Amino acid sequence: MEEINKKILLVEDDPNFGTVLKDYLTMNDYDVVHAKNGMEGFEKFKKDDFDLCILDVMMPYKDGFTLAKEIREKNTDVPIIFLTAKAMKEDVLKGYKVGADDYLNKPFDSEVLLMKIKAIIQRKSTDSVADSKQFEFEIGGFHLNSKLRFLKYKGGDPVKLSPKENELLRLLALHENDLMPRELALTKIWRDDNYFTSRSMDVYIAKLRKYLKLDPNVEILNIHGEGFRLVVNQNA
Amino acid sequence: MEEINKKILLVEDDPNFGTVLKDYLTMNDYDVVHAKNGMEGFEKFKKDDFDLCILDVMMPYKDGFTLAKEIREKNTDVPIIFLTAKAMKEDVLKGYKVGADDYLNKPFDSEVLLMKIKAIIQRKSTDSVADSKQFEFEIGGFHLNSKLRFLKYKGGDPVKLSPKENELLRLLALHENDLMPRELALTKIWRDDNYFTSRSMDVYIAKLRKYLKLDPNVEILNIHGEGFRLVVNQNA
DNA sequence: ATTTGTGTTAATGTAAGGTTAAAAGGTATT
DNA sequence: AATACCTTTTAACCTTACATTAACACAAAT
Repeated sequence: MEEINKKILLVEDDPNFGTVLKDYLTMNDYDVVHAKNGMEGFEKFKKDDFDLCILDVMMPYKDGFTLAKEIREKNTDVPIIFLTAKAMKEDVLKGYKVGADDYLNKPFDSEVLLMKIKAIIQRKSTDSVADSKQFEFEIGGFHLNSKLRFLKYKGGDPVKLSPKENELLRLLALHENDLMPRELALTKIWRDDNYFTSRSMDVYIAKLRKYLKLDPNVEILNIHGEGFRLVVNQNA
Repeated sequence: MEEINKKILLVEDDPNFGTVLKDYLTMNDYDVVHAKNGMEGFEKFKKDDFDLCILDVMMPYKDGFTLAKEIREKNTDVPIIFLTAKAMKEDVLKGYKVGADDYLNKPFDSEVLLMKIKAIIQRKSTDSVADSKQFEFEIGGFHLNSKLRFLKYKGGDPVKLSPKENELLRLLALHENDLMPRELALTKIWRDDNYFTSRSMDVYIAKLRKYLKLDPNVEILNIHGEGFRLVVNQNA
């Protein structure tokens, strides 16, 4: 089971320092996107969802505060940490006004930064994100709860699904009665497309078929060389 | 509509500094309770509900960290700010481990403190809306009082819960019938997520299961790699 | 007919979770 | 300061859950 790392946007113009910091954070299991200036930072921010932004204050063209304001317009919740060389009071105040979550003066201790990151992300993680993802499906007589990973047939006992079984069935359900290309599942679930992952997928198809046998109107068909089709027979 | 001021617990042993700070905060529309040492601080904390605690680290008899730990046992959510003269790295790290929300080195600028207070209180009031104040639960035939830390089954004798047992069961109850992610409990209750805290959590799950055995309709299920589910069987 | 793709079952290795006991830490009591 | 008590962590050991790989059979395509 793969864990999803927290995503950090790091905007820092000093290439040396930026790279070192990025590597350090990456080593500590964060997914870091590094932008070299404010402009680039905002572009990257719009393109992805981040759990935290770390902004250098002094940057050419667009300073950290301005960037923070733009970010705040798009998203009122992302935590923001400012990095700065000067410890000027006005700057600190300005930072908090923009909605900073923390403030660090360079040079700072990297372990301290790490603790702050942890503390801040932890604080935020309360909400547990009501993802707009689709987690529940009716498949013939079955009910699939993809969040809790179980499959229930009519009034029967729910069967637990393994992560891979669950993801695969979910993908099939999303394409109900339609083609679910092999390649889609391989890239989405296995994140790799080769002989072995492909064979592995076949094994999971077999497992799913076993579960779905309970309802004679539900079946997984193969389309040779293309993929699979989750078919639900509508009639009697 | 009358506005209610935010309540701050200030624990600071230096009488001059403490008084000045208290007055300054009061001028800025906070209700401040000033305790002169850790002992007194804890007493006052128990007697009231605070929106924020500001603790001096170096105090006779009971230092700020120790006090913070005690406060955390009673309440996992109150924001805590540490004040300290020394900027020693270990201290800062220790502070974050106890669940500090911020850290200020003396001498600090009072306006900066004010901004931090604002930022922190605002943060708290936005995220922990629903789950912060809920302390009593009906779980099948059980009644959990999370404030007084006991669990009662029907007419039986209440069982005392330890702080960790209590917090864990409360988290599960808040997510009744739904997934309570492992990670959530580890970061919220243990404030750390590693092999040992994870093992420790399993031990507590076992303890809770033992308590809950009294009601056959209540159980804690595991979702491999995801977390736990407190399930209450509704039917007969 | 031969290659390539699919179906299925079983074997293996690893990771996660369950259980219990002992150790460590802390508090209050004597 | 010695104790007894309670809570939490650490440790050891065991079981279960998963994913991959292997093996072999069969089907479809050319």
